[in-house]
Order: sequence, then C-alpha cells, then structure tokens
Amino acid sequence: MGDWKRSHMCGVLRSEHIGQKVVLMGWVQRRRDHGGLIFIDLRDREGLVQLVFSQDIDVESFNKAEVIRSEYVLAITGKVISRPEGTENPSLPTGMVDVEVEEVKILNKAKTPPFYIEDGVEVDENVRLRYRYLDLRRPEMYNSMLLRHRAAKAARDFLDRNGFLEMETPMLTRSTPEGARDYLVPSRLNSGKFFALPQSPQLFKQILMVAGMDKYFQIVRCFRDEDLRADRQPEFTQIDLEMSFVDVEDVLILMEEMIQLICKETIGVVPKLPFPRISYQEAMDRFGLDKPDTRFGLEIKDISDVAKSCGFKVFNGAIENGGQVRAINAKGCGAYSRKDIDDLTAYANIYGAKGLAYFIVGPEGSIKTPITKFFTQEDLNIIVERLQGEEGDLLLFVADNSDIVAAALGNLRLHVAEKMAIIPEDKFNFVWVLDFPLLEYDQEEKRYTAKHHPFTSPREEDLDLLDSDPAAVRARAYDLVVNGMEIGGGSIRIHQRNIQEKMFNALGLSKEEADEKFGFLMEAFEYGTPPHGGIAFGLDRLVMLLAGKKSIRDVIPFPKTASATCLLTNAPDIVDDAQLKELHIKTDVKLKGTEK
RNA sequence: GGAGCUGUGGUGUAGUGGUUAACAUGCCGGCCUGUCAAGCCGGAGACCGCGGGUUCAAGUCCCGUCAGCUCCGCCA
Repeated sequence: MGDWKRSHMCGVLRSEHIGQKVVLMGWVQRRRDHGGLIFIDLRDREGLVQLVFSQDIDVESFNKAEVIRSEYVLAITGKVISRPEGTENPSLPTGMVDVEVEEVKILNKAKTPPFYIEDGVEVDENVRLRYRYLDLRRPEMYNSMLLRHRAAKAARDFLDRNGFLEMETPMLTRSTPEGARDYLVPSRLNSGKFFALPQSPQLFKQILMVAGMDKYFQIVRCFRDEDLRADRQPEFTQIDLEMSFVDVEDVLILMEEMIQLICKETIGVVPKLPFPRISYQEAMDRFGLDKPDTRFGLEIKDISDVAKSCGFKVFNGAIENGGQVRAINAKGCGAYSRKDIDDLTAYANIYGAKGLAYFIVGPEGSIKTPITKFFTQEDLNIIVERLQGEEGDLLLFVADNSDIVAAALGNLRLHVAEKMAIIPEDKFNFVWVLDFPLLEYDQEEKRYTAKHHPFTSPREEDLDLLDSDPAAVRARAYDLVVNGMEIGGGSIRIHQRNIQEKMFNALGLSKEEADEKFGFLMEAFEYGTPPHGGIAFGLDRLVMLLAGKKSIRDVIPFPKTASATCLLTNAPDIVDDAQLKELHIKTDVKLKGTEK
C-alpha cells in the first residue's frame, strides 16, 4: 500500500463526492474490457463502485488494468466524476458516479474463485463451507453478520442500561449428569480426568447471584454434543442472564422490552408489547407443540367424546387404551388426490401416527370418507361442526396416545399450512409459553427427568405434588416462541437446599450422587441465597429469524456440517500419538475418513 | 441409531442400457472507447463421488460405501 491511506469505502461514493480525489481499496467484482476503455467494479463490504481506466487518463494504470482479474485486491487513487449523460446506472447506489483511476496498485492477485461472489448463488453448501472466506464476501452474508453484530450490541447496551454486569464464566468446567452429552477436554495436569465444555453457564450464573452480583449477563458460547439440525449446532451462542429478587413477571416484562429493542435496532420492526401468553397445556391442546406457530389457524380439535362411541375400531380402540382422537381442518383441501393424502399420511407416520383418517366435506354437509359407515349421521354432524367444516374442506384425524396425536397433528398442521401457502412470511408472532410441567417421564430410563433443567423451581402451590404426583407439578419456567421457533427459555430457580434436594430425589439422583456432582451448589445455597431467576436466548436462532434465513449456519461465520465437522479446517482430526501419550489417552476406534 | 433427498467440466444443470457425455456460465486467447450479467470470434476443460456387481455394453440398473442437506430418535 506504500503510504496510501484509504479515504473512502467504495460503496459510499455518491454525487456529493464529485470532484474529490479519493484513495480506494477493495476487491475486483468484475472487469469489463472494451479495448481502449476498461471498467472495473471495485467492491468492499459497503458496496461497489465503478472504476474507469483509460489511456487518456493514465497509460500505466490502463496497462495494469488489462491483467487484473476477479477478486484481485487493488488500491487506487483517482477522481470521482459525474458519469457521462445516459450512462448512469440507477440500479446501483453508486451509479451516478465513476472513479477515474490515476494510479493503481495490485496489492494481491487471486485465483479464480470456485463460485460467484454475489447474492443468490446456488452452490453446494459443501463448497461454500470449504471456501467460507469467499462465501462471507457475498453481500448477504456480510449483512447477516452485521445484523448479528447489531443484535448482540442492542442486547448488550440494553442490559448495561438496566444494571446487568457482563461477566465471564469458565469454559473448562465439570461434567454433570442430566442434559445433553458433554464435550470433554482431557486434563494433562490431572491425568485421567476431564473437563467438560459448558452446555450453558447455568450453575455459575446462579452462584453469581449467591455472590450478590444481583444482575449478570453474558453473550456466551455453549456446547452440546448432540446430533445437529438446521437450527442446532454443537457450539452456539446464548444471550444468557440472571437476576436476583425477581419473579416470573419481572423477567418476562424486562425481556420482551429487550427483544423489542433488538428487533428495532436490527430490522426496524417494533413488535407490540406485551407479548401474548399461553400455557403449555393450551399450546399442546390447540397447536400440538410447545412452540406454537400462531401466524395461522388450522387449530387442533378434540373429538374423543364422539369417537369413543363410534364403530371405528382405530378410534374407539385408541380411547380405550387411554388415548384420544383429535383433528385439524385443512381448509379447502377437499380436492386433494389420493397421492396427496398418502403423502400426508406418510408425514404423520414420521411422528409415530399409525395412520391418518380423513373426511372430505361435500355439498350440503355430506361426507366423503372410507369410514363413514362407522359413524351415525349425528356424530358426523358434530365432528364437522366442531371443526367448522365447510364444503371443500379436508378433515384429518389422528388416534393414538396424547403424545403421538399432539406431535403428529402439530407437525401436520405446519406441513399442511406450508403446502397451502397460508403462512404470512412478514409476521413476527411472539408468544410466551408458561406453566411447563416440571418433570416428564422417560420411558427408556424409567424415571422422571427435568423438562427444563434440575434447578427450575416448582410452583409453590404444586410443591406437595412432588412426592404424590410428580408429573402434575408445574414449573416456574417460560419459553419465548416466535413463529413456531423456540428462541429463549428460562425459569425462576430453586434457591433453597432442601427443595433442591427434593428435586434431585424426584429425578432419581441418590443423595451421594447429588452431593458429589452438585454439592458445591447446595453448599452455596446454605450461605444466604437470594431468590433468583433468569433466561437465555439463542442468539443464532434469533438472528436467523430476523435475517429471514432457513438455517443458523447462514448466520454463523464458521458453522459445522450436519455431521459436526468443519470443512474449512477439517476439524476434528486425529492428533499425534505424542499428544495422546501426554494425556494418557488410548483410542480403540478404526478411523475412517481421516486422511489428510 | 434410523429414514429420505442429492452427488456429471471450476460452478449450476441436461443426459429412454448403446458412437466422440450436452447446455449455460466461468476460465484462456483475439477484437472492441461507455459498459455495468458488456458484446463478437476462437479455444481449453468432466471418463460422471468412491468400490463392487449384473450385462456383449453402465453416467444410466443392483449392492455397498463416502460426503452434503432435511427429518425421526437425541438436544435438562
């Protein structure tokens, strides 16, 4: 660069700069060579501007321009001029001006990139991830990173203004039972022992409350060694916070204010407060999922009462076995073909439904269905009425235990809505889901596990149920859901040793085990612990939503693939025997795909 | 652990079991002073993810495997 100092970003030049001498630095977006006149679009993160090279301006620069190729890195000096009349390009923010190049330095050459550096590219994600540094040069990727920065900044500023201290918690911590699989880190100085990377700073932030910090927050990386999804990465970022002397209400009110600010500062949308609230039970009843998408109807209706006495064995059998029969009305889908309905059935099968019964509502309340004969006319009328069936509607029924019915219909509802294209894309429907059950029964482990986590406080009035009817205990927990996606969750915590012990007991954790794994927490509780509670938001998911992306990989600079590898660095990889030896670690796997 | 989809020049795609694998774009060379997805002319570039099998003959059919993606399980 010599002693050149950049005077402007490429993308900011406008008519007001006409006449100015500028020094620009950036990447070559594209070169257009007209023989005696060469145009080069120079790009930086702010946008691009057209450079003009001509023998009339500077012969040396012109000669250099002939060998310049895409993605070369240039520094230029030149003059901003008004474009000759008729050659303005209104589709470009900088389209009213040119920069006449007087001197050019090629700061670096570039190989031809494997894909176009522009928005809307259709490239295998494989290739994008391998060349992530090129992918990130694309404006839409930069914009997502910018949005992410602004979201984090808005959260940080908001929390600072509201008295929260940003504090760090250890990345090397202890593995604890319950929850996701831990990523383990061997300790060289303590051979045979392992740290775990935190699944969340949960215990530390509670201990910070014991320590009188009053309000804590952190924008923090968390690690979970579980299988990936479009919205799940092994390392992800949370806006994590905790407050002392608060109840559910305090957390919700402050947090929706923060979310409102984040929306405003990133995409200029100001969601209306307060956010609607719904109980877990109502969400399951109406939407089949604990993360309801409230942007459209198609709500689930229970017809168990009618189905109980019908002659259709699938229906009445399900109810005899303690199950239920519920349904949704796919409005106006009565013309679906046999294949369409087979596809819906296959979709319901994914969630454990053994089948999918259907009614097609015909003219004057008539019903077309293979199972009409099992129902009295009166029953048919009740069902159609309950689902508000009209001519041309398709009613879809699932009969099974409540979990399967909810999952199948809940997901079918989303699937059908998508197929019908009735989901308003521009809406942000936030909703708090409250009154989660504290525990759920794990069939495999034959014990109760915490629905949220083991430090969640039960509602006071349900405390006695912990022994008699654990499944009925409601938690002081809350999730924030938007458009069917869970973006945050938290709870008021247990702050008394005896209740925490009760909780561990309910989870089937022996006193010894509880002491060994969580003794430090319970001991802390004995030294004057304030009532406290908090919440954590998934920053990646929040940004994905605001950026309108379908995968959190698109808002993470260096994401991992579905099999938890990094295609840029090739991590994870085998390590030298010497490293393993130092750690006293031996592996017994046959390695696959580790060749360099 | 399971299910599905995808894999063909650098990139994106086409390719009823049958000659020399087609198209677009990019790339290289030439021409060109107002283009902006510049244009025109010419050229190079893939043995079809990998390994088996069926067949006279496989990009195409079968089996396995690898990779990417989506989903179920899993994710307090």
